[in-house]
Amino acid sequence: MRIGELSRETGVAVPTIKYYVREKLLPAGRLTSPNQASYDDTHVRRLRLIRGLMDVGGLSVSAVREVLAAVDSPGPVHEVLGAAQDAITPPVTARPAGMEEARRAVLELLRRRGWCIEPAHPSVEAIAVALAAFRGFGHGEFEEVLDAYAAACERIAVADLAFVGRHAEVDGIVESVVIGTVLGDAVLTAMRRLAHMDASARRYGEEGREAGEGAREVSGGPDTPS
Amino acid sequence: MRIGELSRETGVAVPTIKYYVREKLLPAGRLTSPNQASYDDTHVRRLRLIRGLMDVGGLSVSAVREVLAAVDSPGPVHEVLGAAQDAITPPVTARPAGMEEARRAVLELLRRRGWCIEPAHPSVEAIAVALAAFRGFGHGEFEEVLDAYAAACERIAVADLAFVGRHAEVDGIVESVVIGTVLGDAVLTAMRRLAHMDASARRYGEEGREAGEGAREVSGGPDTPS
DNA sequence: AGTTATGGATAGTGGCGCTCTCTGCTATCT
DNA sequence: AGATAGCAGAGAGCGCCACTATCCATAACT
Repeated sequence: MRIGELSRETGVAVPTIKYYVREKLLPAGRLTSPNQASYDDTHVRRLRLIRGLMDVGGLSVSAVREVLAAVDSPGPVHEVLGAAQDAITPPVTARPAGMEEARRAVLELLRRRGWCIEPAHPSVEAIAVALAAFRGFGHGEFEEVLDAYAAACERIAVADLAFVGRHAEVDGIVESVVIGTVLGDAVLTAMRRLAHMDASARRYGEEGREAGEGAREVSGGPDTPS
Repeated sequence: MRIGELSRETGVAVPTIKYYVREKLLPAGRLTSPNQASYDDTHVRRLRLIRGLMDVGGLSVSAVREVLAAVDSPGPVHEVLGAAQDAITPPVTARPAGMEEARRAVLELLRRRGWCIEPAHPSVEAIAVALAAFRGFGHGEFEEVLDAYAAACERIAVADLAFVGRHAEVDGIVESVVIGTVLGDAVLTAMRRLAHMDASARRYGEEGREAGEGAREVSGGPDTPS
């Protein structure tokens, strides 16, 4: 297919496709003549992946470039995944006070839960930054809920891994995990919002009506564990 | 205190503070003379909140402005929280195919779990967009893990609510929830990364070393039938 | 007295994600 | 054969954003 068709197929404007090719997000088409190139469905897939990462995951062009480089690189699956995650995760810029203590709390959590993580992992730092920032508000210690978050993440990770194991062909595993990570982030944060709204509606939304039924259904609700 | 001290206290450059005042993120100091103003710890708090939202939460200046407007506005707690969440949540731009079906799946999930959410909530749309985008990759249906995510979010919401209930004074509830939402997002996504890395290390990381203790604690090794 | 800090304002910076334009060509329709 | 449309490649430009730099007159400290 030619570039116009690729554009129609994916909803991405032609100049934008050219831009992505220039920026090394998308491989160039196969030249059939000095000014004709043909594209196939690998380009369609790649383009959809790019737009998914950018639009849903909010990644920048350069972050997408890194992710794709990791996806395409050969190597041990575990290391490729690590590289992809590093590319997905935006670098931490904030430098709040009290980082050492926060970092210690995170490492302690990892030890407590038996997670096998290298201590210098960027996400460890990210959590520590958030913890340290939180402390600057005097709204209590976030550490109190860390275990709940960790337990939730364990269940999520199990579901994610089972899902990937169910569906990914071997050569598509990394791409599958990347998509799942980025889109899963979006789903997870949005769903947390909904859970908050539901809880808030039950807790604070009764100001006109009587506070009654359902007010404590939250903690006992219809659990359907994986 | 004067602006220089405020700057030193918070680590925000003086011109940046002025910029925030111009942009209505921060109230101006109380003028003690035509070119002298004094700031107090409400400014320190507010400034830290701004930087937390921007640096850790990745919010834009205009989003922060909206959040702060919601935080400051009087009204029923539940509505204020809704406004704050709308401000926190970046608008969805992508328009993938298959939205109707995805939206139906989300609403079905809400019904199934008994969540009390208005169907037009932005986060519902956000989840639907992610679902629809996911389908464009042929990596299986994300709906399979939605329930696991929802169950995890219920637990998280319970922990969050309990935390807020434990610590927030009445007039600071909204601020507390906003901080918890934004920083909690950061913590949650980072922790999900760690859980993934842990699971991936157990599942794929044994390629050079012998598969030893812990290697089959996650899902039982390379079976995972489709 | 002199250095430094301040409020207020305007203009400028660098990065980002496109988008537009241009040139020279080719493919296809009539 | 001529007209029309599309394409490749490359560069310039645009609009937004979060700051940042500079300027000025005044006030504060030492």
